[in-house]
Amino acid sequence: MGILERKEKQRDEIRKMILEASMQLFVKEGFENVSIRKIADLVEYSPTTLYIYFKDKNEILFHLCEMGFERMIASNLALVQIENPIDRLYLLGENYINFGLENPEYYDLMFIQNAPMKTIREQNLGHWPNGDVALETLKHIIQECMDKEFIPTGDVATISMAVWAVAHGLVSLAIRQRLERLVEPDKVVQSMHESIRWMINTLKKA
Amino acid sequence: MGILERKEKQRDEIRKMILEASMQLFVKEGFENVSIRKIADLVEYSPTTLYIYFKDKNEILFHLCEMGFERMIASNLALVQIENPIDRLYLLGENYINFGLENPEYYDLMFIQNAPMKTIREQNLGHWPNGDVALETLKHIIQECMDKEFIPTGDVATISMAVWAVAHGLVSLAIRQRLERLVEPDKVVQSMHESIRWMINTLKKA
DNA sequence: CACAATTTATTAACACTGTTCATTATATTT
DNA sequence: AAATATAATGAACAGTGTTAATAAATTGTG
Repeated sequence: MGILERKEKQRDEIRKMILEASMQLFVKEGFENVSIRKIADLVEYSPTTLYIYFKDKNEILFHLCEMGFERMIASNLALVQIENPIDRLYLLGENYINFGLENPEYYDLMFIQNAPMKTIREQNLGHWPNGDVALETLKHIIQECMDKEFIPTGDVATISMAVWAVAHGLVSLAIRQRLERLVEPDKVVQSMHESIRWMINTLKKA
Repeated sequence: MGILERKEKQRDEIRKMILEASMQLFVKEGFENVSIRKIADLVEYSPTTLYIYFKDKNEILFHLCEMGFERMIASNLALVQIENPIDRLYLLGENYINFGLENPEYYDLMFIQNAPMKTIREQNLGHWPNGDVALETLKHIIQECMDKEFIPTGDVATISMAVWAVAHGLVSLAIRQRLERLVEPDKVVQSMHESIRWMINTLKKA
């Protein structure tokens, strides 16, 4: 079946080409300005051709979302070198905030938009490939903190949820220009980092 | 100037009519399905006529957003009867989560969408009428908690930010179907309430 | 009252959007 | 070489926000 294999490979390469064009548009013109027609222009295909390679726009956005998670996971590579799980948690928080502020378009897709979740449900993948990996990282660190008795024992998922909520709350309010209503614009980033540190600090003491 | 006054009143009534039709569509068909043409159909005007009463769609959404805040503020009326500011903070948190889960469309507009903020900037109102009121409520409670030494003294804005971040993080992740990835779907709401209570608890002890 | 000026409302159109269907071109298999 | 899949496309549908030009209604003035 050498031919079928080659065809499959070709198909994947075109899919990749489409996704890379989408990403290019996406980071340059922003999420809202990515349209099927613009992507098609860039890859020099007809708009309808894209529907041969992807079910709909949501599926394209879903893959962009996954690419965002790859970036985020890559930004956390340094974590493994940190022995102390509390220190690892601090860095994870810092990284999360920095990633969100530096890649607002990706962040939007990963944690705010509905589109990617729609694809997960419609194609009932059952899981969220890279998203679940990222969450696993958080849960693992929290678990280790408990095991080593650096934080009080409790339900890992619930504590992870609280920590994630603070980080996501800060980033999503920031990139939607809501935090400026509470803190002077030039102090927002600093306050965000203070908040997440404070959160982990109190978790440690509790 | 009796006539000008009456004209102004008439104008306001039509504006109100348009907004009420928008709200009707909005709560029934959801935020994404509100279009200028559908609103126009409902109020039996031509789509272009709406542009005489509002600058653009963002301005209409901005007013819907303000109406959302009115609902939220109304849901917090019971707060004034609570003496203890910590208990008031608990209830504020509960109410916030309940409001978000029960009015996801409004919540979206109030804290997630860009549109309303665009109007605030473009017409440089300088402030966020009802939004600022809601934030003031939170800051006031935090301040009172500090004054009565129920929580450690610190920058009111920063602490308020952290508390808001947890609440918003939970609600926004929930209505975007992200929390189900961490906690079993039927336990999500319960976990959210636990998280916010835990947050205020640790704030109290800290 | 009649005429001009202003406000209000509408029609038509522009430039987009995602998506589907019927048709054509290309490549593969018999 | 003919038949059959696969890939690609043009045209079209049904919608979006918004603007310019035009018509209708209302108000102000001689």
